This record gives sequence, structure tokens and C-alpha cells, in this order.
Amino acid sequence: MKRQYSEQLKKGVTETALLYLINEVQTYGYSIIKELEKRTTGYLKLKGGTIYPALQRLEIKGLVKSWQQWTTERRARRYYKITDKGRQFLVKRLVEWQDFSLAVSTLMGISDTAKATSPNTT
Amino acid sequence: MKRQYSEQLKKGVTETALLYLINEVQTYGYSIIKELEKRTTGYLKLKGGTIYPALQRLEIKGLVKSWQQWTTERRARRYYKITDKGRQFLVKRLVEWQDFSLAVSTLMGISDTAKATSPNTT
DNA sequence: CCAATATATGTAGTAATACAATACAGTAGG
DNA sequence: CCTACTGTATTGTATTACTACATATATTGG
Repeated sequence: MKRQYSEQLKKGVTETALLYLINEVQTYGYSIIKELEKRTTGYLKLKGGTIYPALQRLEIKGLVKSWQQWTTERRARRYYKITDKGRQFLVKRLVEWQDFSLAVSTLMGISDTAKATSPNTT
Repeated sequence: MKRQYSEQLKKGVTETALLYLINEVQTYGYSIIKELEKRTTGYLKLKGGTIYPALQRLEIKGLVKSWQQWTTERRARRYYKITDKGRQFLVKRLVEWQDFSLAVSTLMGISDTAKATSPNTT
């Protein structure tokens, strides 16, 4: 099965993105999937098989805490809420992303005053 | 051994960064390591154990080609040069990085007209 | 009423890749 | 001689996004 390169790009930002959304408002897995897709107009589509394990990792690390809530008599959702530790972690990771993305963009000749970035033909 | 989160961030950009440098001028592994560190003021430090396998992957994919050059009688370097296929690939990946990094930055409230990005305390 | 779709969570196994640790060897300076 | 730096390379490990699958309930259209 041929993998997309964008998979690799996602690896550093998934947990930060989840935490960012959970920080805004307590929410649950399925909602996060839809929200990410909507807000990034399709650039950050994450699958259930990615999201649910990632949420579990966040909880194990103590960055979020979860509980079940019954939407109907028989139907449960697992809600997630950020912790203080999670908030501290989020701030660090946001700064890290900014520094990293700026460094890479600069390296690759992509600046705010973006000029033609097509590689030269040396 | 505690791993750095930045490891994950790097996973999508390493090959693109290598290709970008090789596109500028034919070069070799050790030089790339030093050059990346210098140009990104330390934000993109990659180790030999990352670079050398990555260069091999690029060659297997036909994006670069390599040859040995003797710097002294006994000492050889492996130089890399980009191929036409590599140049096409590079352009695609640069565009992909731009789109991706913009999408993520937008999601996380980091725009060019960057306002305070500290998470709210809902 | 029934089928299809959407909602909702979860696991097992696989692929990709950055790293540490290690190995080897030449070279330069004290 | 000895240390540090240059230079390439491999082995094994950790992390994590994905596919495929499993299981349910809820809703909508024909």
C-alpha cells in the first residue's frame, strides 16, 4: 500500500492540534475529526484509527482527562477536557511549531515576502 | 531514552530539505549535516544515522544520483547530484510544505498578522 | 418497514523514519 | 602518541499515522 508523504508531515502536529481543540472547549473524538477537516479545509484529515489512540496517549500523559457522557439512554460519548499540565504543554508545543515552521520555511526560501520558490537549475 | 517531540516534526521535511540543498549544488552527507544546522541556526539538526539512510532512499527512488570522489589518495566522499525526477519531486514537496504549514498555522491561530496565540482558559 | 448512511469508539498489525549506539578509518594539531 | 574532527555506514528501537476490522446505535429516504 502506497503511503502519502503528507502522513509524515502530520506526525509532529497531531497531538498539538488535538490539544488545541480540546483547550477551546471540551469535546470528543468524532467531533475533533470533523472539526479538523473543516477548519483546515481538508489539509488535516485524520482517521479514527489515528485520533482514538492519540487521545488515549494524551490521557496517559496526563494532558487531558476523559469521562463518558450519555447522549441517549444507550449511546455514550467519551468527552475530553484539558488539564493544567496539558495547557502548559500546549503553549510549549505551539512555540515549537512556530520556530520549526519558520526555520524550515526560511531554509526553503519561503518567507512572508514570498518570492518565486521554484528551485534553481544549477 | 526520552525522545524529543521535534523528532516527529522533522519526519515530513527531512527528505525535502536534503533535496533542496542537493539541488543548489552537488554535495555530500557530512556537509549537509553541517549546512542544515548552520542555515536553520540549530533548528534542524539531523544526525548521521538519519542523513545517510535518507540519502540512500533518495537514490533508490531515483531523485538523486551519487558517485565517489577521492579527496586524498585514501579518502573518499560520496557526492550527490539531483536528477530531473528529483527536481520535479522537490517542487511538489515545497508546495505541499507551504500548504501544510499554512493550514496548521491557521488552525492554531498563528497567522502573518500574528496576534497573541496563548490558548484561552475556557 | 427496511436499507443505507452517519455517528461513535476502539483494536491489531503494518509502514515510515529519526534516533542512539556502534563501527571503521583517515586527518590535523598539540 | 593521543585527541578531536571528518566522513560514511549499519543495527536495532521508539514513535506514530494508517488500513482493516470490529461493534453499536441513530437517523433518513424510499
